[in-house]
Amino acid sequence: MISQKARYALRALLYLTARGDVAPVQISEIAESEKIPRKFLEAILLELKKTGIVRSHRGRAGGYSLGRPAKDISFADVLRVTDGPLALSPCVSVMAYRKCDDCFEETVCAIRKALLAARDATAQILESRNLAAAAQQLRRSGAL
Amino acid sequence: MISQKARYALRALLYLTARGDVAPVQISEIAESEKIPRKFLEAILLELKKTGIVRSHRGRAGGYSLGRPAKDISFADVLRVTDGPLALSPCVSVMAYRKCDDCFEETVCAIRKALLAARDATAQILESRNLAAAAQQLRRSGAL
DNA sequence: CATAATTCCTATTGACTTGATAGAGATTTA
DNA sequence: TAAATCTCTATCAAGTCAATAGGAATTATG
Repeated sequence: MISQKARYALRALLYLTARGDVAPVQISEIAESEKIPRKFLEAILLELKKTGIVRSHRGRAGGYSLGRPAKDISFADVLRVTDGPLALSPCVSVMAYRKCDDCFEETVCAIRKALLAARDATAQILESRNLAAAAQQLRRSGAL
Repeated sequence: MISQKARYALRALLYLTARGDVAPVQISEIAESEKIPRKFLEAILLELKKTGIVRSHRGRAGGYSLGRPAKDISFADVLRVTDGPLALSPCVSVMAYRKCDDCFEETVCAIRKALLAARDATAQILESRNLAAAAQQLRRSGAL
């Protein structure tokens, strides 16, 4: 399951995407519109900023905007920031590989083989879904 | 990421599969062979039993055996017991559906659409991998 | 029938994670 | 200079995870 943080992050980013790229949007606006606890959202956006997914402008009339075109921000990108690797095991993570603590021989591990296939399938989907496409969908459904 | 519990469960089940179906195998034997904390394994096997994945025989010369043919026990079956639903969100879980707490309209939710596709991809893989095939792989690699 | 070997059950523990909040600091614009 | 905003660090309660403990119930066997 994805975390609450991930949900908030995705909703906030979809909000930014829908708003378009005119001017930075303030945390409070996003928080109120999307019903996200303000201080929590603050922390989330800060993390997203560190990885370049959003950009910030400080001071009066400051706020957040997307760090790159919405079509270049995938669901995988976001989930990796909020929830860590997509993989079901460190030993099959592409972005954050690590040997399993008690693994005797990785190349033969039958569990690993299954988890690797699962990771590839999930990554393939989540990397292909981006904010632009998601916002487009919403627009078509009349939800925006 | 899957839990340690899931790893132990899969390893224990693979051990049972490899041992064949001659007689019930005792917890202590599995624990020692697979280096799994005994008491923890006890609890895990008990859970697996409740769902029929393993069967137990109590008393002297008791122990555990697979609850059905190894080819009919998928990785998905096991992970659902130890780690809960495969889905990344309750609203896309097939085995344990539940509405998201703050969901306004499920049919339009862009997040849901992506998570649903991800679930289907993962489930397709994990339901297709079973203990018999995994044990077979190990045998071919000379690990058994 | 008594005993030893085993699974079954409930409770507890410490470490860590999650979701959320508080408050002061730094920066920018008007 | 003041107001509005992001930035940072610290803290908290509740929950989850991994592991352990101890005894109750069950069964094969001498």
